[in-house]
Amino acid sequence: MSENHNPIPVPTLRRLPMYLEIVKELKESGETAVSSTAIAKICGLESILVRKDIASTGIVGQARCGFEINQLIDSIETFLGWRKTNEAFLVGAGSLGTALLKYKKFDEHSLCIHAAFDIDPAKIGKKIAGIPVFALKKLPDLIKRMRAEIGIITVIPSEAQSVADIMVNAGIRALWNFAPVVLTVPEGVVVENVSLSASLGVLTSKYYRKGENNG
Amino acid sequence: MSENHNPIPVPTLRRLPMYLEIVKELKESGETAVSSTAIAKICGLESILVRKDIASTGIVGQARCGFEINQLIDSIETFLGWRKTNEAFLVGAGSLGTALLKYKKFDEHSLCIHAAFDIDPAKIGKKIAGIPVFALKKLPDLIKRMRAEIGIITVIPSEAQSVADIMVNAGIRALWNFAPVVLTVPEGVVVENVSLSASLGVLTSKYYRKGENNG
DNA sequence: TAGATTGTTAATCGATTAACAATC
DNA sequence: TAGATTGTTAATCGATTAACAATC
Repeated sequence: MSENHNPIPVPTLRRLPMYLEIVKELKESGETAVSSTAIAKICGLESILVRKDIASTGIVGQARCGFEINQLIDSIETFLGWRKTNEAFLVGAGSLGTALLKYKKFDEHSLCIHAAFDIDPAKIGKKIAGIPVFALKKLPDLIKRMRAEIGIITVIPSEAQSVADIMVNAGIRALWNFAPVVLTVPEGVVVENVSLSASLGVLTSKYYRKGENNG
Repeated sequence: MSENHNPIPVPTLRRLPMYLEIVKELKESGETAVSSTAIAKICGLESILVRKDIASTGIVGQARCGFEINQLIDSIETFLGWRKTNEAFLVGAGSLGTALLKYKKFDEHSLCIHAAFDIDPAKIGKKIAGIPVFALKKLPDLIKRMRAEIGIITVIPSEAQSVADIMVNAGIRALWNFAPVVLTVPEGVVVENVSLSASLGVLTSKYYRKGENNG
């Protein structure tokens, strides 16, 4: 209850998984402590920024030594909510959905995709990466029965909102949306969008503007 | 040469594709003009922000009417570099790579993936979504011959840096990196990272912190 | 001890928002 | 004309960076 209630900047939340990746790697190579200076060097950031970010997870370091590595891993993972299992359902077993179902890295993040849903009869009843694919109409019932918390949306744009509605109505409070659509959800539901277009736009516009600055 | 040389904020670059999506949709439904107010409403942003973002593409609107819809589409697309064909190569034909090869939406963005590369003999020589998969060792030669501009990296983390090196040495100046690795590249090479971990971290941490603010 | 590093407080920088005149 | 909307200039807000005392 004496928790830090300051709102954490989203940029901080986005950087923490990168630090975690680096710190885990350092642990693998036998390190037992790590400083923000060292992390900053590896990811090309200012050490003070890394220190601030790490501080927001609540961990306390040791002057001169930095952070005890196991403790730091634990602190970041706990802060991100990656120490408990995050039960998820995925809707849209197309190529992107399939890629996510096969993505091994999620296990590390305690994201456990229990089931996938689709409307394609050719997919229903099969398994992808060991995960069963059900008919979309079974979604509400199964969300309630299996108490899924996170909904992953990988359907075509025109279906995204209605899938979101079904999930929210069935009690899901966190949506990971890969469809290029602005979802409307009631207050209290967290939505995180992954936009490939946004990312590609940054890449191509920077690429074409690059020359201008030199000339 | 009288171009606007102000550095464009990355958040602006990330929002422009969303506006484009919305505006194209409005065009489909028969609209001929659109105001920043209307766009703002659809994506849940302040209209002044939308107006500023749009202004940075260089288009001039009409007081009272907003922006002519075809002109706006053209302006955003040109600004993002989506009006010329962006020739790309993809390395790593795993599940994520395959999903990207199959992703139709890229055609709209003039991203044309000409070839994929992998080290798996079972994949080499085959086609995925009509795109040929070559042996990785052919990469440098083909980049030069086909003058690819964008390199898409969907390999495992431990391979990402060496693939980036090969691409950069062969002349590629834009990398779209999906591996959870901080790439080191020479000055003048644009790197855009897509980090699923970063996105998931935002989702889960917000989800678990949600309750705290209410309690 | 000396020096690297933490954590805190203040300064800077950049993005968003507000205010408002111009205009169609 | 009246009023909605643009585009510009100024104010605010929030994230990053700097400065520095505390500490192991």
